[in-house]
Amino acid sequence: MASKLQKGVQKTRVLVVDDHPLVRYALTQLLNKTADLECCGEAEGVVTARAAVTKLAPDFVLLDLSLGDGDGFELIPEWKHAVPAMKVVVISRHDEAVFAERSLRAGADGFITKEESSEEILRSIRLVIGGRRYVSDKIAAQVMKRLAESPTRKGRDGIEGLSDRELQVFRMLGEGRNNKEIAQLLTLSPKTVETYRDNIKHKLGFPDSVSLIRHAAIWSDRK
Amino acid sequence: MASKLQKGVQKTRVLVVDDHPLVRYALTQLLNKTADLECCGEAEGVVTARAAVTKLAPDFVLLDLSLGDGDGFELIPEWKHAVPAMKVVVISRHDEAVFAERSLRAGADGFITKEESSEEILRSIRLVIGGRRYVSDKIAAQVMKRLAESPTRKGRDGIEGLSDRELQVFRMLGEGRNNKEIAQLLTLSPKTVETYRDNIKHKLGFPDSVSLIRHAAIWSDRK
DNA sequence: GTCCCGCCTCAGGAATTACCCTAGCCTGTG
DNA sequence: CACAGGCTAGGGTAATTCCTGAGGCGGGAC
Repeated sequence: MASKLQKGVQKTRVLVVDDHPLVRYALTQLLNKTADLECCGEAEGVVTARAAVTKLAPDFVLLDLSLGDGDGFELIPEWKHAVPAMKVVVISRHDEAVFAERSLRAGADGFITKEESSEEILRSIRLVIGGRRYVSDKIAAQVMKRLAESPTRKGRDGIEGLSDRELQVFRMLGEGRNNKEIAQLLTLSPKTVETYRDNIKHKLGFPDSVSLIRHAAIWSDRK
Repeated sequence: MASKLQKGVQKTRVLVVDDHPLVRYALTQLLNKTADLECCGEAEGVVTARAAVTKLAPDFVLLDLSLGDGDGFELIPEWKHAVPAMKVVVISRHDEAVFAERSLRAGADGFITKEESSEEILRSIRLVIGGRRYVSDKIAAQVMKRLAESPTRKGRDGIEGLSDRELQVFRMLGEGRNNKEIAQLLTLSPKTVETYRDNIKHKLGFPDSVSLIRHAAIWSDRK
């Protein structure tokens, strides 16, 4: 099956990081069907992803944000510092501009949602390999709209007013984790997590933690 | 490549229903790689799924619960009534026993989460084709735990197993009301509402009230 | 440089709630 | 009638929430 062309061409080696086996399978299949890309490894969590990058030294990482043992966000700055040549594209379940903004600010080279078609996903990868940044039209429109609406204030009200840490806690709350669990996962004192909850509640205007949990759940549950 | 065996064997025709293109892609690939299964069509929502079943008459449906234009739950009784021979396995993003119980009670032949491996997904499909029911070990353990904790209760599990008052409280919790509010609205003591919350928690198998609130919220958000 | 502000991190203590157990009353049912 | 199950509620302890404060740190403002 091997042709001379394929022999000569160096494929871009892509690491797939996602906590869903099914999604990893899909992405791996997708990549290995192309002539210019190949999946060089998979990881399902923060720890394994970190190890895989140092061991495999991929050219490219497809990174999901919601990982079982932590948050994909934290990996981006690490990698951008340690291996700046490696491209990182975030592939998220959420079509929220907030995630895109944060990902790009953290140093990601692209942001795409799982709602996009396979072709669009491949297109985004190739764009980024070519040195450009990728953000899907839908997300870009949302970002633009928000910027147009609040040109002066950076944070404003809403989810985007939360700090990085606060957003992290907010998401974990939405996933059903309690203070103690979150504290363990983030290696923090439960008291600190409590403070974040308070901050979030006040920033988002929730009267009590019931409605905080409720909104966090709904927010994290929708796609 | 075609062998005599493959020629003679009728593949099981599977309809894939999921709102994520990537997941549909993965499942389709997975199915079409096997010798005994094939994907005969895809649907991304309730309306298209309904149409696909009548048009394609599949032997089998892989059904996601969270669809863009509605709730996968509603499709199961419809199909079980109209085409009882067709097998339905729910493939859910949630690893919660509640969803499994609801699905099975609605008539599904199996329940599996997207966290499971591809092999396990195929195994579940084949088990169901063979006439058995499938529930992943993790979910089964949760269900068993609940049954062990309350062995006296009769067969009605899940949300349907709640009494009227309990369901009322459950819904109000999902609407973001706290104990005090609910007590006032129902003209009850907050202590009574607390009792209902405990009952609901135990009946549905939630470990703490955070996850109770969370599920109530997601539930009411779906409706 | 210095000041200020927001973020990250934690603690103490009072108030509140969760959690578990018990229990009376009512209703339908075998 | 006895019994199961639902409706109602209280008591007591453990846990969590809520409020206040506070130190260190980094980035703009002046």
